[in-house]
Amino acid sequence: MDLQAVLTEKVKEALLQTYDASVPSVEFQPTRKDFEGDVTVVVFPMLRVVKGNPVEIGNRIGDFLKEQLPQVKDFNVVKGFLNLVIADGYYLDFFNQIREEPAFGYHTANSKDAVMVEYSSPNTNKPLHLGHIRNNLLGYSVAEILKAAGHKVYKTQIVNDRGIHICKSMLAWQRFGDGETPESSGLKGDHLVGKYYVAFDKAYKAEIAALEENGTPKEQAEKKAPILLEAQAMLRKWEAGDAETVALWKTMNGWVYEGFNITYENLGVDFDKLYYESNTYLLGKDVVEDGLGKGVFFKKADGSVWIDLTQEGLDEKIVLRADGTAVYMTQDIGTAIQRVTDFPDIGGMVYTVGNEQDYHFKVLFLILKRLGYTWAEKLYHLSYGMVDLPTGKMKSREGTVVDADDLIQSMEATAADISQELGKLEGYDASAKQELYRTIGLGALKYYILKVDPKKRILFNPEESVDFQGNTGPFIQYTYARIQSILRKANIAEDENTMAFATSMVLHDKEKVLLKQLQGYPEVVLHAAEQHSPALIANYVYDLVKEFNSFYQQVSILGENDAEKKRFRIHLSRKVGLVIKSAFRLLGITVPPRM
RNA sequence: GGUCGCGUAGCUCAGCUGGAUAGAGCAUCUGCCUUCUAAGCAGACGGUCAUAGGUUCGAAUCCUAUCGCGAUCACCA
Repeated sequence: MDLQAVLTEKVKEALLQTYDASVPSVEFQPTRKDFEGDVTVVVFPMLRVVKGNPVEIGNRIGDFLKEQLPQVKDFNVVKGFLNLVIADGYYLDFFNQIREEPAFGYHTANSKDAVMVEYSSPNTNKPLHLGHIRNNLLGYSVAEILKAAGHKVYKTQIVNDRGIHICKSMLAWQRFGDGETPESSGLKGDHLVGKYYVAFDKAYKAEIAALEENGTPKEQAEKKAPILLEAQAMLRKWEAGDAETVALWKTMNGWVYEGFNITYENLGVDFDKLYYESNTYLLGKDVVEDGLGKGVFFKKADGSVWIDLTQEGLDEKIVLRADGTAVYMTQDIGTAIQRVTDFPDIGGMVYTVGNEQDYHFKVLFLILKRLGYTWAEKLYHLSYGMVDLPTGKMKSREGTVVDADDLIQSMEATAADISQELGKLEGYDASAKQELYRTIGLGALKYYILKVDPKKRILFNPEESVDFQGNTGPFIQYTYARIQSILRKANIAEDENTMAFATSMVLHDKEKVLLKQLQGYPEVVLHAAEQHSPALIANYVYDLVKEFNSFYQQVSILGENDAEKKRFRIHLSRKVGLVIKSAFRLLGITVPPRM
């Protein structure tokens, strides 16, 4: 039985017997390093129902616990803090328990609602950049954490494959492309299309400048530039289903998808189902009509349809234009409903979208609630901060973005440089080396981004991101590789009986700390799932790894005469290795067998 | 201007539902490689937790106000 539950029970009993007082709950915390003990009971809150001085109360409870519970070996009281020393036997029991759990750290209980997690959702006119990387890593990890917490998960994205921005690339390609294809140019498809998006912007700016020179005011010039008018005409043709335009659109989007797939594969993310805006942008209109009948929405004199959210402290928001065409919101309402129709077991959805859309999602969720969908209560906007560069904000049209493919490649190159310099990979063949550089480089990138709280903005310094010391992915990977090395050399079979000797052991302080941390791991995962926070897992595993390193550096297992103690430690490292592996799996980071 | 988010060491960040002397890494300095991977370990230095009030046994954490930074307030997506 859970120690905390037992202690709670007994503390309550102690208060009842000695003071005739009852408390609703008991507060625990891990004992700080500077004091003796493992678990601390905080006495202060009890003062509300028990009269007396906290030290005395603490001593009375301590006496009672020591007498009644074999797990409590000793205690001391400092001010209002009752520090309990837990008997080694308790830790050894726990260790025995996880020793028999070959998959400790993986949680596969399958009993909860399905959750759909949306992430990435790119535009098809340019390649993915650093912002998408944060989005993808967050979305993917949250999906994995939710799976670990027992949910079925559908990973999805909504591909923004239509609109004026796509037409801009198409038009520029028609005009300047000279029939260039990914094959003919050797360019990745998304980069090729992105190149023409930039080309459009360049031509557009040139036309504006020319118009301005002829005396047209800037604002008018921006609206009247011929190339822009042509792009708008193209959009109308596309919406009308013009065969030639649609064919070009399909070809160029096809190139982009091929490029995206490579990037996704490199990042290690995937999707179960894709939604395309070209299919969904008309959805939602019927729902709005329906809601109009039910009085959820109202119609203005010009025929446009709105929702009044002033009661919730928000504004009125348009959901359908006067001409009956859909807006962004209309589409999102429709898409949400479509998804639940497609996957009826969905009980909630997570939208991984930047925090500049906080307001949009607040409104969207409110609308769906007002429409009366039960699942609308369980919608979550996984909102994250921008990724800034030391040079300022990223702007794709100004070419100040960090391209996703470039970044992945440069992380690999840095990993290669450092590894070669350290000479850790002698005797590896070229392809094995390449694979390791990739594992390490990507691990560095992923961990760097995931370890910070999603809602905070990240200042992405390319030089610092490839740091390999301290709280970084490679540091944790390195520890894992060392654990594997210890296990290889120790050559101990998993099924060997450790406990026969372990019960007679006295635990080293560092061993206790490690066991305590291992004990908390499943709770951290569940907590992270509730908070949608990969950062929680990342930082926790870092603490565990740091503790492990200190443990093994100071206690040489080969120097021990006691062979049984040595085996205990080897089993302990196996479990730490398992936790690192499972935590990394949740974060989407691969762990190297060796380095 | 309204709304939302952020502000913790020189830098990058932790700090869970309020708890003991606010923690890591980088940088700077000191030790530690003939013993399992030194991408490591041990230690030193470094703080008015933006500011001012409030709530209480107790506040980085909760509340209010102020300042600073950012986002948003489109019949764009």
